[in-house]
Amino acid sequence: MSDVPQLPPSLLGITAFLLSKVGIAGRRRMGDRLRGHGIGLWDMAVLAALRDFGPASQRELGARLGIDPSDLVEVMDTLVPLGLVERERDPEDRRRYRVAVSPAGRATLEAALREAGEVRDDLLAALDEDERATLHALLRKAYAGLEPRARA
Amino acid sequence: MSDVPQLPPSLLGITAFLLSKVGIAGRRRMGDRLRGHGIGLWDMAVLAALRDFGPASQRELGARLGIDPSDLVEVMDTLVPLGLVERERDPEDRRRYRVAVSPAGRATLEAALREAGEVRDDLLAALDEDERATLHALLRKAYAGLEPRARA
DNA sequence: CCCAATAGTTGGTTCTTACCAAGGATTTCC
DNA sequence: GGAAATCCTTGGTAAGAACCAACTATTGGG
Repeated sequence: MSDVPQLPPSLLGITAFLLSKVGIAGRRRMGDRLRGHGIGLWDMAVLAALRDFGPASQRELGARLGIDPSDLVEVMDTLVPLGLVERERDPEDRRRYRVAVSPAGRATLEAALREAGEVRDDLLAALDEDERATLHALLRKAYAGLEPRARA
Repeated sequence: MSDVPQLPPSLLGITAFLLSKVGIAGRRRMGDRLRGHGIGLWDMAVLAALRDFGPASQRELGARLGIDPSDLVEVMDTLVPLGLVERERDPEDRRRYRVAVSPAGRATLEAALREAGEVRDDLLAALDEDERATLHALLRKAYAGLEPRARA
């Protein structure tokens, strides 16, 4: 029957354990869905950053999202050929690129955000609307308090 | 100043994103603390399973916790030399081991659970007692609804 | 003009997690 | 008693993320 894990109550009493478990499940599902759009999680993050904050250099993107500049290269190698971003040399400083979301990129981001909504509904199937909202608010609050020293 | 990431609002609106971020931070902190006790996350899980459910074979442990039997080997290679578990051949079936927590193992588990409490306090520093309890209850509910198909 | 700093790229390492295949020892089934 | 199954172990593989050093090109300061 149950080749489903029967986890020890001791562990289920640990908030960090539950957070990690549910978080990993969510991340995995999100990654699976984005794969259907030909992009990854980082690609989505970059599209979101460009839409929310406007065009930026790769350096700015990296600093903003906490990605190493060298790792951003492969993100661009995904987004540019797909036409999801437009990348051109900054005329004022030809060392940098000026990266901007394209209309296609916006559409893909919209689709990705819809996927995220479905992942949430799936992940939190056991919770009703109010509970989901409460959970989100609490996570947001906790994360906000965490961020300043997040990388310690 | 801020080399701290300034994340796009679009992403902060995604519950799965927050779950993943906070979950990873918690997992990382927990791992760091356990390292001080000479064990890892899986080792703690095994100690918890043995204490909560009693002695078991490695196969049972693996099925229970969702670890591949081959990966359990190195867990035992950690726990046995530290004297945290007692492992002896099952007299009734000498293929299997009979693994049990030792008194030292119980003590280490207690310490690990205390660390988990401190990690929670750290991770959820922005939340008050009630909010932490609510968050935990919601996560537990969500995870319970998730588990049946968790590995799909 | 030369030197230092910056933007991006290349190529590599390390770590973690999760698998899978095969083999030795032991038991169970027929 | 022999074949098949079970338990553990060994020794891989593969994917993912994070990180770092060194290189090219471009820019700006002195």
